[in-house]
Amino acid sequence: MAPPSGADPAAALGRADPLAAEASLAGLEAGAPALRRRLLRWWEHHGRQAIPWKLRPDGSPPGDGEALDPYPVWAAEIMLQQTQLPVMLPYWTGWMARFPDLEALARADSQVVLLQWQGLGYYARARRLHQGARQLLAAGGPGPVVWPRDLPGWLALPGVGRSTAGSILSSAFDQPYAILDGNVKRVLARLIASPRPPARQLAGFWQLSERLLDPERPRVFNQAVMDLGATVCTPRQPRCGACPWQGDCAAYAAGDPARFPVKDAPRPLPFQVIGVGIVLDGDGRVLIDQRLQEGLLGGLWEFPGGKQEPGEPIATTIARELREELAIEAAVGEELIRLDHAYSHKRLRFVVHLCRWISGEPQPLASQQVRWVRPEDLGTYPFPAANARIIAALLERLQGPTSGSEADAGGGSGQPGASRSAA
DNA sequence: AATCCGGGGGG
DNA sequence: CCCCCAGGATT
Repeated sequence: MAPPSGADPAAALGRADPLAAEASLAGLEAGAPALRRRLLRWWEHHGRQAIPWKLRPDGSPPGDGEALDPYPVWAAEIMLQQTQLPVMLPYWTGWMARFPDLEALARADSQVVLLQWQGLGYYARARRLHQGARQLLAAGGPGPVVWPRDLPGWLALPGVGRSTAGSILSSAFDQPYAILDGNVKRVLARLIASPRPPARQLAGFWQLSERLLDPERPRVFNQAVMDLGATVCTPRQPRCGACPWQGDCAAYAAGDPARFPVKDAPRPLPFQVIGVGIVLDGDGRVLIDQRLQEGLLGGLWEFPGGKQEPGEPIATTIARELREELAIEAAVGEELIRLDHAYSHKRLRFVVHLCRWISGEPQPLASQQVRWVRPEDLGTYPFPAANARIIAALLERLQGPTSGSEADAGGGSGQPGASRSAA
């Protein structure tokens, strides 16, 4: 169908040819062995510092083929899903301190697990890791845990897909399994100047990653490709002058490597205003609710609220949501704080008002449970990141009102100072 | 194949 | 302000 493009590897992967990856690799000026040699030589000098879960307990690097403890690797790889290493590293450290081994994680309470994950996002990862730990322990019976050593064994665990399984198997056991994360997709897409988004050519990209993998040193090779993608073949301004594959790269030859990987046109993000009520009772306790287990921010706690209807005053929104979701009546008072928050698929503006409880025993009509808590105890509940800023503003308001602004109590709700307190 | 699921870093 | 990310599960 396509016109014969000879040795153009981009055209090769562009076709729906099952051997597209082979053709692409063959089309490269160098074969896989030469590419591996160049990459590993580069990595010897420019690879990133070794990371803790890829070292022996004494901190020295493992030899080729040497096995490592899979538990720290597993936890790290789950945290690394859609999350960059510098971001997750402190979470991993805290995680290992709190749950040092599989048994500790398996017997931990799910709220404690979520609390440890708080702020990292994609909270289903924490729930699945926790569930997987219990699954592994239950399957093993008495005696030490038997860790999976093949792809199906790891894929059987919740939250572990092909790329994560390959990363664990190569990292922990130095077994020859390929990976296909964002770094590898970008490096490969440029290497062959793929004309289509990687998501539309996943099979071809997997084949290419497998063909390229060094079967002799899979652990080092996978790490090297990721380091290349993270430090040289970066999304915006790739440093092609420092790349060991510059002479092999079709995107570089084409003159505009940053154009790859090609992506689909993004859709506009919806914008919503969320009215949030900080409901206080006569004893100074505040009302929170725990979100449903599934869906957005599942299992986390929050302050009650909901979407503002078109044309609806925000105070009406908050009173209505409190009535609909908690079956209570409350007087909506002054604004505490407002903050914008961007998720990957929508933008939200939280407008938070202090409220005074009037009547009605709170009911969990749209949540798992509701609870009156003392403000100083809010830190013991896992909240989404946006709510953590609300808590900070609330505590500041309750504790430190003596900053010479007595007049504020009268209702200076329009003051920008209130919203600045979050920044 | 398309959609959902957080949050932070960086140009 | 926009894009990107060490992806997986669900539909």
